[in-house]
Amino acid sequence: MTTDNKAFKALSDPTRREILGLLRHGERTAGDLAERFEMTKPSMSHHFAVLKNADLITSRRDGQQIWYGLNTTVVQDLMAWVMDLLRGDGKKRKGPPKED
Amino acid sequence: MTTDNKAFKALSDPTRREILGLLRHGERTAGDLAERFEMTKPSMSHHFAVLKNADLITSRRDGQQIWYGLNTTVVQDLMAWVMDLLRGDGKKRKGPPKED
DNA sequence: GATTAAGTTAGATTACTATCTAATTAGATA
DNA sequence: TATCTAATTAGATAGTAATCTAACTTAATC
Repeated sequence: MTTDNKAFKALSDPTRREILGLLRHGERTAGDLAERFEMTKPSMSHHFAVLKNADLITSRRDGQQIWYGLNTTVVQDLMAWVMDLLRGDGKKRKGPPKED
Repeated sequence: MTTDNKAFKALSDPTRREILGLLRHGERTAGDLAERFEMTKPSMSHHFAVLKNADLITSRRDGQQIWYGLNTTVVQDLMAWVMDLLRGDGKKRKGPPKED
């Protein structure tokens, strides 16, 4: 499984989840994102860095601005992990499984 | 959206994610789960409490033992959240959306 | 080339969290 | 009822993380 601990750590902060939500529809600049939160720019920059490090977002510089975008590949890995939880083995029971 | 911050916080710890993985196939007792990790029982008990508080697991007492199980309802909410990220609006573009 | 604008990096502070040992609760059993 | 087992609760400690201000970097513009 490619689903890394960093991704889950990154998702554990509500600000960062909100950032990802804003990136659903396409790229946005750091400044555009930052001004939507009641937080200093350095704090926002920190959150971008965490998301980037977890590979949840992409970034590219265009002149003075930096555009951030959603990395759907890693988000898909996350979804696979969650789906796996729900799949089970089709033999749910009360009581302990034989082995694991 | 019913997806609570507590659930994401709970998922941010690898031990807790592993616990959820062990519950995929059915209920297990606290002791059975605990002995699979190189960690003291109180530490494991703490993790159970966090998962319970996030509503990710159910629990019931049976004599001396406590059986824990996966709460698939909340896991489904999580999956909905992740899927929503991927859905976007079908109009991805380079550059800023009009508004949000 | 000095200044302004967009963003990040550095360093400090405060709050939270994972883990441990020791003590406690709850149930089963001799 | 004394004791053994399963599990949690209490309290302490050490590491991590979110946020701020101040300082720096990179690019555009006058």
